[in-house]
Amino acid sequence: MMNIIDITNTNLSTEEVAKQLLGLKLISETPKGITSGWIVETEAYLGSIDRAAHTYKYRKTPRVKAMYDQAGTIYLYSMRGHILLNIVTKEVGNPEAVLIRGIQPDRGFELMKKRRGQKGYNLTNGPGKLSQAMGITMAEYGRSITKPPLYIDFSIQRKPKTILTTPRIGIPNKKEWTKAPLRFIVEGNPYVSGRNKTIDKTTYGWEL
DNA sequence: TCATTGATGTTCT
DNA sequence: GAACATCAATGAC
Repeated sequence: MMNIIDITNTNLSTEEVAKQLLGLKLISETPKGITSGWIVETEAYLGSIDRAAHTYKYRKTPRVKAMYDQAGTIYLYSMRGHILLNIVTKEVGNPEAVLIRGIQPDRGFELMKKRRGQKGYNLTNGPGKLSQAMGITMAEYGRSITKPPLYIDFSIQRKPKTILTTPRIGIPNKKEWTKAPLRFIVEGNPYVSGRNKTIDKTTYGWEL
């Protein structure tokens, strides 16, 4: 039985937070409408010791300021014209976070299609894709993930049948951190990023 | 000031 | 499976 996480509890490891965010609902309220979706893919970034993290060796640049804030803070990162959504997991001054990489649409499917100009699984099966689908902008940088307009509903959670652990995506040349098992996915869910994946067409990987 | 480089995505073949 | 479109933070100079 998976317990619903308290995002402000900094005693949990970032890997544990990443796992426990699976099955929770991410919600975005904008003037154009509300979109939401179940989190199906996450990655952990372990701050000062993690070569692949922006805060490796406690690096402090203007961009990563929010990473040093309290657990539950939204850290947004703009890259190649896309925005990537992260949630800070540890106490002030300890820059670890979880990257949300995929959601299964729940509400606002038509708005997502309009914003993306795509359809099907391509709507939200990637960190940049889901940001575009949900209308996430840098305006939410540094805000809390517990309150609108961009927030997680911590009152209900779907249970994955199996959580699969894999290396993270898109981080070559980071020595042992390239292959570190820090990516967590709902096995069988089609909104997980990447091409070669197994799809459970009857349950999408959820318990009934 | 400027070249480099990605926690990406789309569009080809 | 591979090429490329794209852009701003970063760090070297």
